Amino acid sequence: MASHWLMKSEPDVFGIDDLAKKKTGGWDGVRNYEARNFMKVMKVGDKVLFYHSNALPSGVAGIAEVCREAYPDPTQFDRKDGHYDPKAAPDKPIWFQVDLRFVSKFPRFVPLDELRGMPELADMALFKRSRLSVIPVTPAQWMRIVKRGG
DNA sequence: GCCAACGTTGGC
DNA sequence: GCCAACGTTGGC
Repeated sequence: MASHWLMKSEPDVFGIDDLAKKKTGGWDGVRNYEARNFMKVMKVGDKVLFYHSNALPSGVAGIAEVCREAYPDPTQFDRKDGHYDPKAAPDKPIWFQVDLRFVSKFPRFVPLDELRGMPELADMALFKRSRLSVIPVTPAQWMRIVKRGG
């Protein structure tokens, strides 16, 4: 059975409309071990809430799904890339990414304010761990949020 | 642009 | 191994 996740992206850099246009997108640049570990256990077909962070307003913009499981993030080896990690080498990669496929854009954007107001979501790491960019979502939470998205 | 939260680094 | 300093994230 597919797992559910919430993944953050800054819409100024890569938002739901960018994914819709490209159909698929690589989730590179994650440099947090916990977020990386979550990506490592993702399976093709896992469902993802596409969250806009650092946005006005921030919130869930739509749905994507995992279309390629974790593989080494090439930006860690690229000196010219802002995500370059000198401790990583191609034979011992540190950072991984998954690829996502666009599924749908919510007819109704669900802002963070509204998520905060939903008692079913009170336990979500989204609120307690504000800096975590990849967050597991329970099926019940998933259903609630998707319903709000119309 | 500011700043609080918090993860990471590095000196000891 | 501790912990202060530092850097980054993300809401506002």
